[in-house]
Amino acid sequence: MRLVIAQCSVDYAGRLSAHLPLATRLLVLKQDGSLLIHSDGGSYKPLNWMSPPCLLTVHEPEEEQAEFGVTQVWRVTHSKTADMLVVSIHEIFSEVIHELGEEPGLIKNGVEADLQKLLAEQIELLGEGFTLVRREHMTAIGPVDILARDAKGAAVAIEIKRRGDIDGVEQLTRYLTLMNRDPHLAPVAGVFAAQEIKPQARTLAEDRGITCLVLDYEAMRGMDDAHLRLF
Amino acid sequence: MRLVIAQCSVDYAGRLSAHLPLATRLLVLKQDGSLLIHSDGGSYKPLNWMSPPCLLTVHEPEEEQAEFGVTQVWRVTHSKTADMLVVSIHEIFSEVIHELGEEPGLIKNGVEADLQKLLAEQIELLGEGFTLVRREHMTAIGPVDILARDAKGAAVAIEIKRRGDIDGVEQLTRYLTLMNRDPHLAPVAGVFAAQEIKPQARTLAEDRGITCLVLDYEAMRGMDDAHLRLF
DNA sequence: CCGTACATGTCGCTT
DNA sequence: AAGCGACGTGTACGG
Repeated sequence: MRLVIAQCSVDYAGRLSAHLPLATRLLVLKQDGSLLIHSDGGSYKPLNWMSPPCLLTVHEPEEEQAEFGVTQVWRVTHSKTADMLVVSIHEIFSEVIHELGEEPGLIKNGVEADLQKLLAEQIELLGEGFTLVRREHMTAIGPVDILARDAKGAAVAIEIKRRGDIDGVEQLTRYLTLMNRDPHLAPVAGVFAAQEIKPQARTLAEDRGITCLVLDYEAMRGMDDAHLRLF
Repeated sequence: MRLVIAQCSVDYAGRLSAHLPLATRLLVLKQDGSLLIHSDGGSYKPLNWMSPPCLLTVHEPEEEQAEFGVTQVWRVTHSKTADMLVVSIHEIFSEVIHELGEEPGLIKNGVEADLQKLLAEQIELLGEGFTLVRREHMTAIGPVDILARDAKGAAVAIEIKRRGDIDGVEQLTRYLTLMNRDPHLAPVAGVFAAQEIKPQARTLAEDRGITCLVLDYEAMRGMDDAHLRLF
């Protein structure tokens, strides 16, 4: 990894065109040739960047550029698309090169996949006598997160989100419409389950006869641990 | 801006929980207290981060941590949410501090807005005898991109996207439902126009009787140039 | 390799 | 604050 703090201007041409006027910025050049250009603020998104696979080449400035103070030009081109990033460097203030070595990678807990796994294991959270049919039940338009049956054996489709937004209700509605055309399944009830359900989403869901269920991830994980301890 | 290359492990607790095992990484500490943790690969998204507004405090390691080689602990807490990032630093290999100064900001030139303008000008792309009523036709829930009439004078609502996703079909469907309640407009046909239409979106659109139209931006722009050359 | 859904999405805008 | 749409979305997963 190579870290350069430099006064530079930047031009990008690709899916859109963009320009960064002359200023001092951080350039991060990674092992794979990718480049990030960060300012000293904002969030984690760089001002400009090039994603791998890409190639960096360093050039002498043209005469006209040199007159304006450009000392070197970095040209980063994407290997597949025609995207290109041109960094015109005026002055370099600092430069550090360091080998970072292997990155073991991030371990995550509490994403949608975890919620789905836990709810499938604890399907009784939906109500007395509920049974799991399967996770990721395929329909023509995509997989329903969980297909279950209630105490009377009627089909129930469950959509799980970390944050229950209106989009999720629309998604579940599409599945329900399709599944209710299938005489083997119909009638299919819907359950919208999330750690947090937005008021508007709840209103829409209930208007469509969809049950809302707020999931407590910590409690479910605690239950999971308790399960494990029994075995 | 402070750049630190260090051997560290990281824990995040917030909207989810995540852990980074011990390895060498780049820590970028910005003026506003925000922190990015980058590996020497991947793309512009950091392995872990904390967005502003947030606060960094540096602590001595607890005895047990010190035994495992931790020399200092960075604790970054978000000022509004309860999100927290803990960086356990073992060894610092490099450290650079530099004032970057003002960032003038990115200047973008998008191509997306052009599509609507071009299609309005070339409304005949929809079919023989089509006429433009207006762009940005207001409805109770927002503006429809283009309202037109077909050769027989029937209303046609057009939704334009660069990438035709399922969300766009939902959006157009909402407009159509509303507009078809208006006796002055009904019946209103729907056209979903985009540079690229995803198969799933096409399936849904056609299931709802919405016509799909793939737009060739280059060709339309060429046509526009031809138009201009005539005047 | 393509298509789909998720994301600590982020960002900018309007209500 | 919440809703909504766009993003050079990126990214992982499954066909």
